[in-house]
Amino acid sequence: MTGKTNGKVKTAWTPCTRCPLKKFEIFRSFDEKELDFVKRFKTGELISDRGSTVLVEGSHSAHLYTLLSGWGFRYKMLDDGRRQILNYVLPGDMIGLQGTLMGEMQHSIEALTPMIMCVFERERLSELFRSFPSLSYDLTWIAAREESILDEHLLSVGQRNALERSAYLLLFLHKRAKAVRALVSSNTAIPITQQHVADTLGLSVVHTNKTLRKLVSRDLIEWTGGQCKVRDENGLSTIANWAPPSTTDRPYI
Amino acid sequence: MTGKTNGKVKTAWTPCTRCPLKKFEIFRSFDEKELDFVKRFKTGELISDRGSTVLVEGSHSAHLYTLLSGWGFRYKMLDDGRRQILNYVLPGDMIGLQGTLMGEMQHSIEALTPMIMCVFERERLSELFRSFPSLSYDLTWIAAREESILDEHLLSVGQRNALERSAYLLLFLHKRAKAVRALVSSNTAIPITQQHVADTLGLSVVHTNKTLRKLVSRDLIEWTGGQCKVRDENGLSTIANWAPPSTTDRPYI
DNA sequence: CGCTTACTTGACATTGGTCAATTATGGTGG
DNA sequence: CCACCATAATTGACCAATGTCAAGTAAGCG
Repeated sequence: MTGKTNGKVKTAWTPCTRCPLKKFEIFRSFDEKELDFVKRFKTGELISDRGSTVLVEGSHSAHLYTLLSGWGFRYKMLDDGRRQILNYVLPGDMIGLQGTLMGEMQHSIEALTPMIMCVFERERLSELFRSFPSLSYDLTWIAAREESILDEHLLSVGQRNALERSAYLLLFLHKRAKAVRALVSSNTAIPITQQHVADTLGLSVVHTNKTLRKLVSRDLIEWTGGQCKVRDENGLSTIANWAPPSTTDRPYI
Repeated sequence: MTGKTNGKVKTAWTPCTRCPLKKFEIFRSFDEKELDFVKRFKTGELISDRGSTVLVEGSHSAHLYTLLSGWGFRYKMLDDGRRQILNYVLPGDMIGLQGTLMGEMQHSIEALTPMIMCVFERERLSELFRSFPSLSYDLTWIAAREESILDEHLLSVGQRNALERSAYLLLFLHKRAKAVRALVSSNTAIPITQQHVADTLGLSVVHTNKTLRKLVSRDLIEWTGGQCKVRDENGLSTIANWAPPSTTDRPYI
């Protein structure tokens, strides 16, 4: 509920050739032409502070981003202040694709930690579709994957009870974090508050707290100093009755 | 919860040149080359009965579909039988894109009414990306739109109460139905049972019934003979605190 | 030290769930 | 046309999960 909107454009940025995401086995690699295009597609880097809003629902952004480091989240709000967190954004994730395609952002994005993003020119997107079938395919794949994650969340919020939902969410975030660990920070902690958990799961903070306390007392997670660490993936998986999808090669741009 | 899996392939089908979807202003139209490709892309038509399952979670389908007429829905289930309906499928909607791209279906699809679908060859999808940037763009757009709808549903299930959720859902379906009215059936009724509403909103059938009764008593909807009709769009819109998106031109394949 | 933000906890209120019985409604075979 | 059956919708009584309120405590920071 912070109103802070903040961000600065770095003038000197990491060249795509040395993109930090390349190191990760989970990402597919580009061929020369693709890399060449992506280099031209990228027009800068954007740094935003923890708590700042990167994109706002209803805005028309000229940009598209890929997160290089840090954590963020997508959310929507109702007029009276109720907030629903839709999904989290981790390194390698694209930000603003929906808004770029449909003209207007249908959700907002906020930084959970300091974030560094690649900035792409919306204008060049048509060139991407015209000349790079493989990248076009990747974009569609990325959108389909987001859909698939939202399906899971909806299943969770609609059908699972508080304990199951919490177990699902933390396991989900933990798995995602592990896949890009070094880019997130040196440790494996999940940088969210209980308010974020509550707003993601559709629960009140109070009930969220009581539920998380149960997970702690069963030694499935730790929650210390505003950070959450997962201690027992299997335990969470059993409670949630959910197994994370097998990590196949995934694209990024 | 029916186990029926049923479908027959029609041998003689509507040629794309006379695609019934063309008549609708909401759909963008193809140029000659695109139409030519889509004709080759389409390999048949599939008819399925009410209640039959078209695609099953976990399956690897060789096909991709576009719904020509009828209603269906996408859903996921938990082991113990709890079911979450994720979204509804109306004429012009694509079925199975996520599964085609990611290899395995992450949800199932069931027919609410008899459905007629175009069948496309998954194999030819790479040709689509290679040679038809405009259609590739359309596919990405379609995926982004589905994401955007899921965002709305998640907001609803996570934050709105029973009455608000019901109002939102019925208004949502009503608007979608109106946009393709003639292909759905001659009337504007929504062909779902209260069990479907319950499984979409994450409520029990009993509570759903009590909630719908309120909407009926306020003259916002009618619910007769297993069919729902919306009587007061504005009334529903006010309760849900939601306005349907403005209908812009949308693609189909 | 005094803020501010996050987290905790208990008491109580309410929404929505469960159970169980009853009433439509539509389709079927005789 | 009727008896019968299955599915869907209704309703009331009672219960449980989760929300709200209020009053703490803990930790981080200028």
